[in-house]
Amino acid sequence: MSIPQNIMEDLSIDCVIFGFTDELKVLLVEHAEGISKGRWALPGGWITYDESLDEAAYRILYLLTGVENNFLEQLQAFGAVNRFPTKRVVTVAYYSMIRAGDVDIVAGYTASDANWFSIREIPELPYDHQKILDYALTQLRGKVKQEPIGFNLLPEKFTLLQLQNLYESILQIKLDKPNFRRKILGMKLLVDCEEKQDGVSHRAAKLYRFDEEVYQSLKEHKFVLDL
Amino acid sequence: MSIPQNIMEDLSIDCVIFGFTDELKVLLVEHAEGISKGRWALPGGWITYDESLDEAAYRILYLLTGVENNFLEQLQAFGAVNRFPTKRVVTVAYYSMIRAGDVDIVAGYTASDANWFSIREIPELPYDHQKILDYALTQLRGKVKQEPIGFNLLPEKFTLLQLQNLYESILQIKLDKPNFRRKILGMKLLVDCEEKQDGVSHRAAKLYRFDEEVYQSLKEHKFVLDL
DNA sequence: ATAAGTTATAGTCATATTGACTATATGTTT
DNA sequence: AAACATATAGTCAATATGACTATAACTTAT
Repeated sequence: MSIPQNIMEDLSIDCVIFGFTDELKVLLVEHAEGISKGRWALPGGWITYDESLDEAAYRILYLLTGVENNFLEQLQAFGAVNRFPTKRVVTVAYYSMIRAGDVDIVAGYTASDANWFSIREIPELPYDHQKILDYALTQLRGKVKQEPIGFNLLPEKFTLLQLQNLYESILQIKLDKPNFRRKILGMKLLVDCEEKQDGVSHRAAKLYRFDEEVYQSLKEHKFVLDL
Repeated sequence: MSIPQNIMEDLSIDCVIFGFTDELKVLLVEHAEGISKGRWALPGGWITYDESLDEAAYRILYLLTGVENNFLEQLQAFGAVNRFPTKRVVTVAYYSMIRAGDVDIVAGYTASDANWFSIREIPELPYDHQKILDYALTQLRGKVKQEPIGFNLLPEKFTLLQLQNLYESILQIKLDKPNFRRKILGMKLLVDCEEKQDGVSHRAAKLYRFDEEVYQSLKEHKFVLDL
């Protein structure tokens, strides 16, 4: 993958990459060049004439962070007249969810560094990136209740408490443990791995995994994830 | 409002305008010029350098249809490489809901005609407009269950049956009348107009209106519109 | 004037779901 | 063995749901 030449001058991509380790995190990159050199910002870049928006988003995310093949979905376009300082640029925002442990974050391309930031400790962002991040969070909170996308943030096998912590962190609420357990298990989306966690200094919890097949068959009928 | 000169060459707007008379409708315009002359399509146009995306959407909708000051929200950008035949164009899709009776649809600008089409009888659309329309419908069906935006499609005062028909038409489902009534009234979003419909050849129903103030105060607490 | 048709609106009831709990089980660490 | 930490099971009153039945209030046809 080489640095593209034939870019559309007035269209860019920005990505909000969510991760989860103890709490909800966002991946930011430090700009290595340009007018925002040295500042942390959402990973972004230009779109070429021969790639779709989705393809551009995947490419840019890979170039900047080394992250590949992940859940990546468009949020929407942001097009205030003066959102970008030097010229008129409309940006198309994407969001993604990755298993923070699964990938090595490797800064590249125009990024001199890349790192996870807790959602509660975001540095001052350039352009309208804070607005984009806020929008992404709102969408995430909505989506997570409609579809089981939250699982994209957890390891393959997880305990019910990990899942509960994830939802609590995303939705900023406190949930009752037995009730959460009853509700989640009642949905039949989880498969018992017949395995327990280890290395914990207390009673080990059962490990579960999300079953894509079960989900697909459930989706036919109506169901909402109301927590 | 004059026809703009300084347009961004590779960015356009397309609008999905929903209306409701008996069933869910979409507003299409007949192209008066250009490569799709004579074909029905979503109202769309180019964005100028000195307006935001939202402003462009409002302007274009007004120029093409005479529709002004309405609920208009961005869906997302569509950017497949060959979605537009003559050059690379990314389009930003918007959707809107209007009270079909409230406005006079007046074709203008590059539209030689404008008309409502039942959602079940959409003519063959150019470019990726069918894809945009499908996406808009999906979003509409999701949104309508989360927020009380459905009211934008009804007259100021309406009966419970009209509201039920609206939901049935949007969601393509059949609802039980007494249960629907109980659920909707239980939400306390409707205000009794102390008035009855007239001109009907059967027992007249009470008229209700949606109360924005009540809604705002309810919004503080959680609530979902699950039908 | 009465019957038939049409929609509005009220009410019933068995079942399922929720939220707020308590209780017990199964581990680890001191 | 006691103290602890978390897992997991179960209780229960209150509420919501879905599938109904029943009655009310009009209009129009006979």
